Amino acid sequence: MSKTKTPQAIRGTQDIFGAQAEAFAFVVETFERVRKLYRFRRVEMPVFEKTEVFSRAIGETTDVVSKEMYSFEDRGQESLTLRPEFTAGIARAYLTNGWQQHAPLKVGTHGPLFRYERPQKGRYRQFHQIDAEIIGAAEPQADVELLAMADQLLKELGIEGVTLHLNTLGDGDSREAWRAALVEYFSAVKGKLSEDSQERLEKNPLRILDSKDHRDRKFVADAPKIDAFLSDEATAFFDAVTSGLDAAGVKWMRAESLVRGLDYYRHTAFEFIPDEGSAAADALGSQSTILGGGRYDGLMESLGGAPTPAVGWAAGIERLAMLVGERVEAPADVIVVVEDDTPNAQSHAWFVLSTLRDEGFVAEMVATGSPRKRYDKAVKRGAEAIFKCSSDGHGLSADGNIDPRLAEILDRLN
RNA sequence: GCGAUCGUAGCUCAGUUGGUUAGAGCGCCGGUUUGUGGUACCGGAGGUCGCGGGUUCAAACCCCGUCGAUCGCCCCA
Repeated sequence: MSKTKTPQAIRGTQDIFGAQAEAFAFVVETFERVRKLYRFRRVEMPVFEKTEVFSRAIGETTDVVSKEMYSFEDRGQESLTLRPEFTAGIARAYLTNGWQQHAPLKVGTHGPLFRYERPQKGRYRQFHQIDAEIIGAAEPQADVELLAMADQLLKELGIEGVTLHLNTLGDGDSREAWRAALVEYFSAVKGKLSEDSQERLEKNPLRILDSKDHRDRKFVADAPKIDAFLSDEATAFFDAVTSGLDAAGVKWMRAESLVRGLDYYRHTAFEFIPDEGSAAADALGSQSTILGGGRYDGLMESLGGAPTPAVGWAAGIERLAMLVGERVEAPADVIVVVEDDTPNAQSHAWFVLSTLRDEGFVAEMVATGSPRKRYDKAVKRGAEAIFKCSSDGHGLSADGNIDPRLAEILDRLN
């Protein structure tokens, strides 16, 4: 007999089961409920797109595009990519399907995303996000609506110790002026910065601001602030967002050094981050952002569309599930035990089961293994009631208070 | 891409300074006990000690490589 080797799962993928899978499902179900509460419409998106959808939308020089995409050529020699995020694909769909007619369009979706990264706590190569976008809305009210939804979602999930960190990157011009000032400021002290930040100075100077290296920290404190570069419009926009959040009862804090990694962000940028020392921070490790997003007014043009304002966010389902903790799988209402292997007992069990299930009760059968141990097996599964079937009859065994409607049905079957 | 730690039954782990047929608990399967019950006892299945090389008379244990996991950095959700 030749022994066949079992193939291993692909690095960074996970097989989620049991209590963890329940937590995952709870996150998705809660999102779906809240999505409808805010009247975001459901969209289903392809898992892969032409590579250019992402390279143009996200930016060639970003880490995501330059080294983290799962790209491949299909049989027609076309370069395709497994989606590393939702936003670019949704933007493409908005343009190619004429969804402009629905603007302002509120949509939500969830599913798997793929990024070739080194796996660690809260970070996987195939991971899952929930996502919400408002496309074709230039008003700050859209930002408020979107953030109120995110805030409510976290509350409904029962997640505590997480705060909305909010910043503005200003409009395109403000952002460029600020960026130039930062480059000038950090270039003057380049030699004293960390190696990483010296590199960031070339590629992504905004990122220096949230460097964890203490060598960078002391310079970050005195770095030029975005506020000094904001146009009047940009300032007014941000004020409208913050006062809207206050009115909606969404708690937030200003995070002047919060920036987003992807090129397309403008104006509002935000992340929900666990408070230091909280249980949530503990559970997440260093991958601490659970929900992040912002306004991406420039994105549609990069895909060849008309200028279209939009805001959105995405949240990692795995990370949310870690904060939700394990959720128990619901026990059965009734377990039907077949106490001997006679056709009589077996067929009565099927009758009882189908009756219960037709009535909407959760029911399961125990009919294998040693007959004498079947009852114990049923007891261990922790059902509300146990129903026994044997050749010499059948009967109910329940302790105390069971659902009256269930009791009535069981009585009838008894 | 860089660094650290780790990898023994389905699960959690033990395995003494390298020394004969690799162990426990839980779980699973079966039997006995009990007999209206999640008890106790007995037995069984299940491991080429992640994989591949090397050192040695001898390797789960030492060395190298590789794959994977975990935790950081980077990046991000």
